[in-house]
Amino acid sequence: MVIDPPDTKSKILDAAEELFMEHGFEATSLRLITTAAAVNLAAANYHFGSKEELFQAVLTRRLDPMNLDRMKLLSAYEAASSGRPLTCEKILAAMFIPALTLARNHERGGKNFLRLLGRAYADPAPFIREFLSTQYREMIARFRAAFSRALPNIPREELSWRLHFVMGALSFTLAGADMLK
Amino acid sequence: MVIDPPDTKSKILDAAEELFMEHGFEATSLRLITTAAAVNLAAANYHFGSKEELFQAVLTRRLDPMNLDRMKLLSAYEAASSGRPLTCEKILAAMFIPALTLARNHERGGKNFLRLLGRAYADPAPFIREFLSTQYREMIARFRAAFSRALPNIPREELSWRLHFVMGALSFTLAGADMLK
DNA sequence: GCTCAATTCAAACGAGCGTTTGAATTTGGT
DNA sequence: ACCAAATTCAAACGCTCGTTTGAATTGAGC
Repeated sequence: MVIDPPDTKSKILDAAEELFMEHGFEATSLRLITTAAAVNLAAANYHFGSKEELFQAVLTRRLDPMNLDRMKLLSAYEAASSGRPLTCEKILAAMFIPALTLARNHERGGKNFLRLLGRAYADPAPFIREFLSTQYREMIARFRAAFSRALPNIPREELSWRLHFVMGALSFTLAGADMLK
Repeated sequence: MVIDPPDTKSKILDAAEELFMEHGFEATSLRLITTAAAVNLAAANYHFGSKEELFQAVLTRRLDPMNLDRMKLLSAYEAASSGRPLTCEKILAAMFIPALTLARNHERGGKNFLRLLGRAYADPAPFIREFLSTQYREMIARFRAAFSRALPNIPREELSWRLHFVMGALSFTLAGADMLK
């Protein structure tokens, strides 16, 4: 069994994921990342273009598969429900299970990534919010529609507010509320 | 009726509150703050010592009265319950009402401050987390004890977890989940 | 073994940062 | 009106940042 050594690009992504998670986007310098990855400083800009694009690459690497799993799971539940609206539990399960699976599967720091994602939700940087917004648009639309079918009596606004609340709580929990200890 | 013009210290605090709220701690420079406040750059260090101390001053100005209100309200509820444990609703009310009162009372940007507070919860900067931790220690202890009396059957760990969850959701909601729009 | 593109590297650039300095200015007590 | 303390101010300091540059090195295809 041959293990080829990780290439520069992956080494940067791994180090960036850990450091962005620990210190946030602004407080993490490219010098810190490239030093931790044991690569040259310029390699970050060479492979990713800019610090912002590197951050997006870190998120995309794990977020794309997870959101795909969520939507596939939701589709599977809907296909198995023979036309009847899903229960809220099933919809929430389709949201949480892929996230928890990623958290458990820490063959390469999946848990750390979820903490990073939780922090990214709360980051004020405009480019992060725009990126997450477009990254999630399709998935959010799917789940909002599912909830709307499951709870036809709840007004749209109330539904949005509850969805905010759930995702906020999930996000904060994922980010690890060390503070309260 | 005489309105004395706001002094330098208050002008800095007001501008810092708004800008920290909008861009976060790291991304907000003292030059941005002092320019918005129309005061000299050095005034920030003269009056507050450092950028970190300025940030803490911004939080303390509103956080201290709010947490005092929370504890006084909890004491009032407990005094009125004639020795019986409070209901969860009453305890949660003692947590939320002072926060919502601050949000409504926007004689000077109370709403903005709560968004700032929500962001501070999620900020990775160690000095922020330590500051909030000590700032909240007494209040958290009081409320945890109240919950423990209200729900004696729930194990301590489970109780902590639920408290995390509630505060996380509140925090995220306060921070304004613009992203999902 | 040569070639040419891809990658790595050391070095530097310009800009913005928090903070300090020391002189000018304002303020309040006598 | 005077003096001393408090405050404001323009300027600079040292540092770190993200990014760029151009040469050195590597590696695959012919």
